[in-house]
Amino acid sequence: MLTKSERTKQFILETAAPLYNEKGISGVNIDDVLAATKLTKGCLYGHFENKDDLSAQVIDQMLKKVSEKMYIAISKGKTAKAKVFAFIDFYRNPIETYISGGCPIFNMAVEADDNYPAIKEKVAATFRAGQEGLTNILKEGIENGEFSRELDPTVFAFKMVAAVEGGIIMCRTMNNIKPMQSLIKNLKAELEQYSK
Amino acid sequence: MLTKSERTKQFILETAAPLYNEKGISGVNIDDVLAATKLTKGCLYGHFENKDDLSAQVIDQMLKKVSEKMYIAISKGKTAKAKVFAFIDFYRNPIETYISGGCPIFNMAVEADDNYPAIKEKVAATFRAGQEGLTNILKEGIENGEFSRELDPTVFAFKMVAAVEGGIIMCRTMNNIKPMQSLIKNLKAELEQYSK
DNA sequence: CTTCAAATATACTAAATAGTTTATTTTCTG
DNA sequence: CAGAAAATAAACTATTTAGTATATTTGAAG
Repeated sequence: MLTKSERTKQFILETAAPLYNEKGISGVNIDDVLAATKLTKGCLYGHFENKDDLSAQVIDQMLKKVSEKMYIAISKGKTAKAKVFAFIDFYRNPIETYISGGCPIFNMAVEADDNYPAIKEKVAATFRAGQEGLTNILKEGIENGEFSRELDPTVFAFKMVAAVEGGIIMCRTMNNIKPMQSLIKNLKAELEQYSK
Repeated sequence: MLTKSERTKQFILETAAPLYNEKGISGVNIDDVLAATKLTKGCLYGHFENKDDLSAQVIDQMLKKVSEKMYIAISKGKTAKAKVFAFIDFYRNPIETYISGGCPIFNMAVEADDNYPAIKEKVAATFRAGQEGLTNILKEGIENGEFSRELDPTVFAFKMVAAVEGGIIMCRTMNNIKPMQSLIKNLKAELEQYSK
């Protein structure tokens, strides 16, 4: 069982995560976090050295959690195709995301890019792991005969993630989830072309 | 000819644009802009009411410029296919972007999303205009027999933009432009499938 | 049921950033 | 070249935000 201290720290990390996802690293301030958690400064600074420490840990955990959640969703698929479809469906509603504010991986990617090299590297690692995972599923699908050898696993994996993530941002901005639904259908149809 | 005042204002807008594109709205501060322009506070505040005013005008102009630039690139294509290819090629190098920091439309989209409704609306309008433009090019291509009627212009236009923009962010984060080159080839090949 | 870690309340200091003021200098432009 | 507009210099004020200090209270866990 977690100690009270550990539980409070977890609570802070989880409560701050959507703030970071919505407002971005440089948009969040300590008072936002205090207001959201209803804790006091003394308590917060008891758990984190400073704002940078808090930011780093929030983002670390946020990236870990979304990866896990996606991994679980994908793992539920029995076939390679089902797994890939599960990925495509993960953000089927890009506005009501499981963590408010859209996909934390992409949100952090955009902000970290030119400003936070350490975080950028973590996001890059998350991307690489995701790409590798999806590529391997596609490769397995080819090996076990689900997909034709015409399918380029690396390229298709990249295309899917790029399109889905780009689609999320566009749909959120235009406040309309319909394009995402069409995109999902289209990506699934594209994969079906390679199904035997 | 522009007056000195107008020229200075333009200079500020243009010099500040890459800062906003790299650091984001909440990441830019007045001193950054003063350092980049080598102007003084008195001068800056002579041209803009306050930081919000500056931000709004910088972003406005930045969105206008990237749209124009893209429009010009696309317009150089003689056929519908050439125009679409010109769009796909626009960010062929996602790291060395014409304005440093990646695509300003997407960068602003991510930050404005949950924080700056007025800017979000402008980005949404930019997206809509882009989507409409690309969709119309695809429709014309179908009408003039370049593309088959199997092609869904709305869906393919959205997919292209989503994939290219998503790809930019992923490549920038992973510091590798190769996936973008493969994505470009793949998107072109996908369109070729519908070419007659 | 007591003790000690954890959290609160409150009042600070420090630093960063936004914005103002005004006298002076520069430099367009008519 | 004279007058007006634009920009500078420098010293301000105001505000926001980060972070500290400490005495007090709360409540979890042995």
